[in-house]
Amino acid sequence: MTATPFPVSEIVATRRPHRKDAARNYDALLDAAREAFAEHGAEASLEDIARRAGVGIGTLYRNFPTRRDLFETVYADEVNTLCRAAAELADREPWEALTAWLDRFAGYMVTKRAVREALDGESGIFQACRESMYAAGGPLLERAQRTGAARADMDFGDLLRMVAGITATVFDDDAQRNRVLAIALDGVRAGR
Amino acid sequence: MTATPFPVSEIVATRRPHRKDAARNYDALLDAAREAFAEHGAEASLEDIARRAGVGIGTLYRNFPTRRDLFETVYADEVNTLCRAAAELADREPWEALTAWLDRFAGYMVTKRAVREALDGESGIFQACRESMYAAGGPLLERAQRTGAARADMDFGDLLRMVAGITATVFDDDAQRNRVLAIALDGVRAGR
DNA sequence: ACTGTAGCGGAGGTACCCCTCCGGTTCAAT
DNA sequence: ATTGAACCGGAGGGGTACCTCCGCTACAGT
Repeated sequence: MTATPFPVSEIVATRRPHRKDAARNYDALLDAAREAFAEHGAEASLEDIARRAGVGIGTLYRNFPTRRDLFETVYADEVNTLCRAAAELADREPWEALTAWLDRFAGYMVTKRAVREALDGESGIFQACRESMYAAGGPLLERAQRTGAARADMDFGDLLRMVAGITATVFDDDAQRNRVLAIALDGVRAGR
Repeated sequence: MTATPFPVSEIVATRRPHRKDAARNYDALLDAAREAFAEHGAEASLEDIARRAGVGIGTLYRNFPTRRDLFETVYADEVNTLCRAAAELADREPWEALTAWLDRFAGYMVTKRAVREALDGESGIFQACRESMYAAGGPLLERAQRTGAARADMDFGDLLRMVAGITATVFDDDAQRNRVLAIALDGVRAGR
């Protein structure tokens, strides 16, 4: 009833350094990377990221030997947050819980599509994140389907792609994005 | 009843050269650019494009002094094709005509999002293309709305963004993409 | 306070890309 | 066939990004 109804695992055992200065640099790098990827997409300059973090390029490479390492860490971080959010929504109305979570999902994904794009399908961590996310959010859809609030002829993957695709698009303003999202979600209720 | 029910304008007076060899190079460059943009996104290497076209880099720059020139020409080309398609669908059933056109739209746009992205909002030609596209496709939606096949509380812009967003996403396979698109389109019928 | 070591920054080699410029080539009009 | 204008390719200068390497710094454990 209370607490977390389904397990929320931390996906990556992040290699955060022990020493104080090192840990500070590590965090600064992650923040800078998040920002840079959101702004410039998957091929943001690593040197620029180091610059933003106020850190030498060597430090970046020591913490994340590969561009992919950086991607994975940033991405896994986001997914962890999302999984926690799903747990907190478990006691709301089925349809409301689902849409509220999708809202969060959209918020995190708008700026993160670059990261997902770069990792899609080719990474072990990505696979783990995916499973984690499905485990966390999937029940929200199933519950809505059981109560008849959502059509039964679709799965959680369909839903996520739909929302991800729509939210990743450039709209005139947030009102239009929400309008379009609402229309598409009407399709999710419509089937039955 | 016959021919084109609404005007289909050629948007850019393309500066295709007169001389035979020059014209051949021009075409090769456009093809290579289309391909490269689809593959590598907006910042594909111009030198690579010239290489693909089997042409010196100088020739590329003579024909398209600016990366934007190349973008605009490629993009305008696509839009022209799409406008012609709309004209040809005018005598089908309203809903069927609309979805058939959106199908074409999706096909052209999946690989072209890079071009749209790079041009979005900042280009005069883009504005013209947009208008052309709306003039060509908009009536298909309005017709469907008049007959009650589509909900009235949305406009053509909403619909295009929705379809563009969904089709630009990576799916497991085409079946999933079509399934998700169908669900969203159910939302377009649902409102009323 | 001392000290060994984990961690730091950034110079610099390599690679690629952008774009200009010009000697040579090819077309088409006579 | 001739010829001059239009067009060609690619060398090369300038810039930026990637990534390695190493002399120096500052932390943490005693």
